[in-house]
Amino acid sequence: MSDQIFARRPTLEAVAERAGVSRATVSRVVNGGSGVREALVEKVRRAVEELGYVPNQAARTLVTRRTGAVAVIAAEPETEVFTNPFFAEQLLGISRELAAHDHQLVLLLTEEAADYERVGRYLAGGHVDGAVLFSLHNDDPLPEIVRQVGIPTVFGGRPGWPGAEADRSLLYVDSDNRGGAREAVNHLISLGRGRIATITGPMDQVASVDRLDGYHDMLMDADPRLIVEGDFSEPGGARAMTALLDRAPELDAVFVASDLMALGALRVLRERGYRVPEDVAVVGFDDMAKVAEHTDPPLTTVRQDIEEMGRLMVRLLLRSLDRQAKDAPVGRPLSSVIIPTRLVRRATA
Amino acid sequence: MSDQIFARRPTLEAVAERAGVSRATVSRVVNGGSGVREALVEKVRRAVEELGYVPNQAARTLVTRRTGAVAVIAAEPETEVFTNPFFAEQLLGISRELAAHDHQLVLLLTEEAADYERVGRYLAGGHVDGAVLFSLHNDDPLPEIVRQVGIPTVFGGRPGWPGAEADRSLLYVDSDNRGGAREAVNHLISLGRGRIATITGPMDQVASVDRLDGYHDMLMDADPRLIVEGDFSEPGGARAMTALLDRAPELDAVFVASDLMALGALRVLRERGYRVPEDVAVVGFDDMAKVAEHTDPPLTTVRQDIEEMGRLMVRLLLRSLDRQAKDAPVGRPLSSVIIPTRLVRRATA
DNA sequence: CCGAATTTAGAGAGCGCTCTCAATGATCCT
DNA sequence: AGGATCATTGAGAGCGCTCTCTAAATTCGG
Repeated sequence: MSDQIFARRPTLEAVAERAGVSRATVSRVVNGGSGVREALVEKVRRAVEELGYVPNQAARTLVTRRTGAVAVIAAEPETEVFTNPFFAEQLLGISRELAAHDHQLVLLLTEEAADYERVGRYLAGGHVDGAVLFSLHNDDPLPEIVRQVGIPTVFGGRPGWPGAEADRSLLYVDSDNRGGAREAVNHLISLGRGRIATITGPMDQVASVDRLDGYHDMLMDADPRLIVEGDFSEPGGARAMTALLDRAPELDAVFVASDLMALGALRVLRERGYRVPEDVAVVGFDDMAKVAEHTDPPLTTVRQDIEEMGRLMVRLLLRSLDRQAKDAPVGRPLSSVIIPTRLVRRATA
Repeated sequence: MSDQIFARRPTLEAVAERAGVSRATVSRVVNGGSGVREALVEKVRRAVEELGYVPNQAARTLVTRRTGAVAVIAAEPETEVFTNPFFAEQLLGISRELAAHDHQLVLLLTEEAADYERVGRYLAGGHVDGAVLFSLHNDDPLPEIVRQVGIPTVFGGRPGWPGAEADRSLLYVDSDNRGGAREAVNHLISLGRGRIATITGPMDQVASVDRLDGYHDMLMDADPRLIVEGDFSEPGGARAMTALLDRAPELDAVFVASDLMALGALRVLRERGYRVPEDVAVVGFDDMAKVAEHTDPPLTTVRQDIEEMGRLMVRLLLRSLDRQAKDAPVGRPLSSVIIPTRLVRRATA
């Protein structure tokens, strides 16, 4: 039990002395060791080992201006980030990819106004090299904050505030919501369905709008009564389905913009005595783990690879950091990425 | 669009010059401003404002040896940290409490052997002031790592490795698993049940053992056939219930060590035609949000305040950091905290 | 109104590390 | 062999901030 809690950790200096070389040489060895004779490298390595030397990150950051950390920022309040499996899976992807590149993950949640200020200060303080940002609603102040701070940022989901489209410097990763919706609706059409309704997500989120756009792409002049706005929750889906059935009892298919809402819709359909898919075909969106497969009947849905989204966000961010670091502006400018979706056929359509 | 991405941020020096004072004075103002004339304070404040000055954390850390960040470490592999609502809620509490104290949350997940080494290096590098650790299994190497690094740590859940009990310096936050279990079983007894079985959690986790101990406290010589080990999952609970029913069909009550397992148990009981609670009374553990209330029938269970656990872990850690910082060893030594549980009566018992 | 006590401000020494630049010795070419 | 080239190494200057220590300014008692 050698509890060294208060003992100061050894410094570069100490290692240098022990190895009988200069600080510079130790630094070189610690950071890759090129240009140092093998004999010395060995000596330094041994000294490092014996002293249990670990570089002090603060000192290093002070001169390199690199922290090796990335902030993950999300607005918690309305969406209960953690309980949201969508976010959880993205976070997992982010965490894994960061670990793979030896970077750290600093989690920044905002709930109240004061938090925004805190986050701004934090980012400006140079704690992190870049940020990955989930700005779930279009009126969120976070994007403006990161812009002001001037910190490299990658957005999760296509930014939706006014002017965002035009700004090519904005980096984001999104799934192909519109294409996925198109594929879903197309599938319903190919099944011979003629009255295809849709339950959308909240219209202040870009993903919802995109999915609705995809619906419209295939059904140019859809009856407005066939379109109801939901809120991405199970009960919301149930409410929307109820509304739909009241307004247009003759519908024979529904494209539901999320699996969770589809769950609610399925429940209402069952309660009202509709058979799925015979009377009403249903297609969801997400292919959420532990949900879509276990609905009754198993849900046909549009799969998006959430973890991969997280990973790609990190990769994009790190690449953009490399760009601005070295004087190596090689290649063409980085651009956002859209991840393809894929229809997973199960039993509801 | 004043994109200042590459512009260096202003330094203390710059503020000092602008305000016409020394660096020291600016530093004093920025850090509380006591001992500086009001006139100067005002001048410095203005300069800070005009320049948009934000202290560089790396430089500050280098001298103060304080980072204002805390690591949250968890072993991801087996338990899928993020999907685990238990952990999610704890993380939420941790995040909120840290934010309240203006500290940052660095998330460290370990999946493979290489990650442990990375985490060790990270902690030793002085990136964080302390750590909050979830070591879910007794053979996890993380506790040993934090010990070696000598970083102040608070454990989530009572540490269970050999010798842990004796070590009073170990700080942890746990709920009163044993007491909660006792209360659950006691309730079943008071209902007049005579054959009370239990489905435990995995026996390599302390919480499971504690809950089983609570069961034994009330049922000193329980029939071993009435005890089956589960794995905290829904299907695991179902399997365990099946086994129980096969071994001891005459049972009239079950204390299930988690809500998720209770869910599975309820399902099996229903399938086998047992009425709950008439034939078999059931009590769960956790009072998990969105689960316990919505089972059929609603689950009677032992409530533990998970978010509060997270908050307390942080509070304990920060207090312990304060202790070792100042030369102010006021008061008696810090000690671990056990959070009380509470029986929530619903319909299953 | 003067010296002592008390505030308030500035100078300057680091914190531990990286990185440029110059010095050293080894190697090469004609 | 002699100068040029190249590979290694060390010296030392910061990075931006805090903090101690001293100097200057202010207050106060007698």
